[in-house]
Amino acid sequence: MSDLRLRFSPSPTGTPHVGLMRTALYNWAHARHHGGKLIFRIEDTDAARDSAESYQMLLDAMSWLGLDYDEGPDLGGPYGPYRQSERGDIYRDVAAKLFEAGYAYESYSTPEEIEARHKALGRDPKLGYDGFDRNLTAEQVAAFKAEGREAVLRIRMPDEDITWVDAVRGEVTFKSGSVPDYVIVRGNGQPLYTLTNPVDDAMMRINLISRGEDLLSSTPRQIVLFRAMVALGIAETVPDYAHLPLVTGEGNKKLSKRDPRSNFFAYRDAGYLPEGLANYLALLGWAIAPDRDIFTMAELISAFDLHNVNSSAARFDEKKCEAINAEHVRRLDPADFADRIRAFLPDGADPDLVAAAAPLIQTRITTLAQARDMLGFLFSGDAFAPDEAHAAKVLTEAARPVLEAAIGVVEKVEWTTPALEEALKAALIDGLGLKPKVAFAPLRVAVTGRTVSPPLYESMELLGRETTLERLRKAL
RNA sequence: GCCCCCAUCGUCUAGCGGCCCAGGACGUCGCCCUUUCAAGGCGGUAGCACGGGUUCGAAUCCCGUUGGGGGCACCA
Repeated sequence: MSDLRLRFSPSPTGTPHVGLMRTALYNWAHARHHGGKLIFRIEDTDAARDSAESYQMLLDAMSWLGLDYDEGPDLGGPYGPYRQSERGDIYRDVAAKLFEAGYAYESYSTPEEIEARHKALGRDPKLGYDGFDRNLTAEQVAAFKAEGREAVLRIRMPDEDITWVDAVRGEVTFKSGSVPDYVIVRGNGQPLYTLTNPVDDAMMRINLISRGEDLLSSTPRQIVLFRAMVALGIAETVPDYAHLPLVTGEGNKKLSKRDPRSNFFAYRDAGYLPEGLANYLALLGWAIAPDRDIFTMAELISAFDLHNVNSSAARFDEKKCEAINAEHVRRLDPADFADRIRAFLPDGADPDLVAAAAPLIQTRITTLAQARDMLGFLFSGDAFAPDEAHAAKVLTEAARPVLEAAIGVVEKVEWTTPALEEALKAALIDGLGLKPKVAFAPLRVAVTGRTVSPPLYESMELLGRETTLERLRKAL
């Protein structure tokens, strides 16, 4: 055990993103590797965007991926509550202390006024807050109040460089004066992420903050706030930081929420294995060994360390993701594999038939949902119809003699795979003088509905003589 | 515009001064296996952004250039 405490603190907006879940995975793996704790906290301070559905999806995503945590909104823990929407009093209290001690000050400038001042001085209007209200006199404050203005609370940034040693990037320094005084409490009194996030990290005794690189430039602000909280006795220390590489999509841009590939649940629904997806996600910025990239969750835990994570962005590659998943599908215990494909087959699918058919496709599919396409012909009954595109390709006029000959065989052959194989080859290859390729393609489509299917003779055997005959005749 | 980060095959990466005229994986191409599609096996392809240093020696260290990215809200 160690006293290491990491947190995963998403906002419940929209659908979980693969980049977000990669962060969760890394934090989980690092905590578990070192025997530390993982704290799950919900940052729902933006009532306009947060939703209960999204909150539930985050819980589901964690559970599906197999990421357990030690404290969280549904588990409780010594530093709860773990939803920021329930911690308003804490933020108000800390904000008041920061204000009283002079680490924060009231600011009455509107965004328009700030911009206007920059323009008047010939500066870039996008420069950010200019510190105008840092040292207002009592008279000025009274005048603003008389106008009915509400003040926001800003942190007073010190006039010095801010440096920290990032666990993945090494030493990072922001130059003095490059970070403007920032808002921590809205004019209406609502606390902002800029306050709630560090406050909770302090209260929950988080000592390693690991998050996406997109938050890198907010770190100097947080460090300043932490220093103030340490001075006020609210925080024990300034935590360590780790900024994880971004997951990118086309054009090396941050994989956007609009990109369909970013939807975490799309992978679950497509039949990715949690361990397969986790394996791929872990590879986005980390390697377990020079010559190996397939591993289990247990192996991930034993090998993972945030300090070995790369600092450069990683592109999400669907092909490789699928290939990694395929490898995990193949490594499944056959009985386990059969159990897992059930969810993707029709509800009434005969369990014995599923168990018998599963071994035929375990090396032929890369995601579990493909079991539906591969094995659909076994469960479709009278509704069976070959895939139109596939049928058009091989169920042509030329296939007629093949089907006729096959029917002749199927009608009376002993109903076993070896007998079927022997008899069909004799009739079609030797009898009709056809190339195997030409001979079996029409049968495959007629019986299984597709040009790519489980092995043909086994498929026929499982289907049964009667149904097989029916389908061959129908294809004619 | 300002601040910050990043830079090895198309992509993900190994490499943390000599083991590297750079290793693995995905992709891609070819071959083999096969009297069934698929799967499988084998092999090829392709990279240290550029320029200066430091060093006996640099993909590895330093500086610069270029390129890419992120952030600059009373969002998180």
